[in-house]
Amino acid sequence: MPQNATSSASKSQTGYNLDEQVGFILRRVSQRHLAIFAEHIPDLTSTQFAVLAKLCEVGPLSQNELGRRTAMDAATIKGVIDRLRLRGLVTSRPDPGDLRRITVLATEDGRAMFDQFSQAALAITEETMAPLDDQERVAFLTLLQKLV
Amino acid sequence: MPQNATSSASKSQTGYNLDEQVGFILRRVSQRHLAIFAEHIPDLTSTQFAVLAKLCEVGPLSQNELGRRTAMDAATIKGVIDRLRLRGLVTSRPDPGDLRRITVLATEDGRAMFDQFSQAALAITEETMAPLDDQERVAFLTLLQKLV
DNA sequence: TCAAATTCATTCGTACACAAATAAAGTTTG
DNA sequence: CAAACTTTATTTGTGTACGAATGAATTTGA
Repeated sequence: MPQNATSSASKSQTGYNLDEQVGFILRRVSQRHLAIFAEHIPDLTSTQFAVLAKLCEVGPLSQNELGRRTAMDAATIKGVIDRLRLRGLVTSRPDPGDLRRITVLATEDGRAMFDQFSQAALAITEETMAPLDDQERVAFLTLLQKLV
Repeated sequence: MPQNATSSASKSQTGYNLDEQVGFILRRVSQRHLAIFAEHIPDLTSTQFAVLAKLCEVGPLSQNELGRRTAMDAATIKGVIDRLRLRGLVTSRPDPGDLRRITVLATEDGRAMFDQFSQAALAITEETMAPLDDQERVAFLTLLQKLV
């Protein structure tokens, strides 16, 4: 009997096979998604677009709050905002009610950029999900949501 | 009628809602997975462990080939191997048959490290998938695989 | 057979991602 | 009210991730 009863993939004695682990597959799916993203929206990274989209969706937010809503920690959101500000897509002003806070908002240019690319962003989602039919997409999103 | 017919989440005029996009959910699931990883295996990053696992699984490989098998580009795999080598977990030697190539292999310590943590790595996969029952896990992995 | 194309490893630059430490501002509570 | 705690933003350091450029080695194909 051959060394492996379950599949063609090799396995160590301990039963660990990299190619079967969720984390590894998850990373590769993310890579594919980010490649699709860069094809459709080469001007912005996916994280930059996420921040811009969130600002356009809900309006001005403090930097930390914005980070929370886009799933970025304080250090990360700062860098993203710095780069967006450098390009004139967002501005910030002090919060009059709380001297610790910085309120971040999209500029005219930022809004224009979001409007310009929001359709492309939907196309990115579509292309990422392209290998699945409609039923599978619903099922996949439902399951994926449970893993957050 | 309120502005939104489909759900409680807000939507822009263009129909783009960040929280519904696969890419965004994918990123958050990856974040959760990496947090679980770091809890179980604080000594190595998931990418470092992936490289070590692949080397223990298939034996010595050229640096580029190793990168291909672990889904890392040439620049990324070099950094990962440099850090693993610095810690004595892998070594490398020139390929006699091809002067461009560097053959990378796990050291004794590297193998020991993999053996020590391979069970933990399986527990990481288990914990990542914990919100799903057995049927859902199979379904999820099948669908996720299609998106690579 | 020799020029063109490809592969391999390296380097540089940019951009997340997060831990840990810090300081200032705000909140809670004894 | 003051001490203790929390929140906010910043900084530093480490580690992916990838595009682009480079040079050396190998393969190819006319």
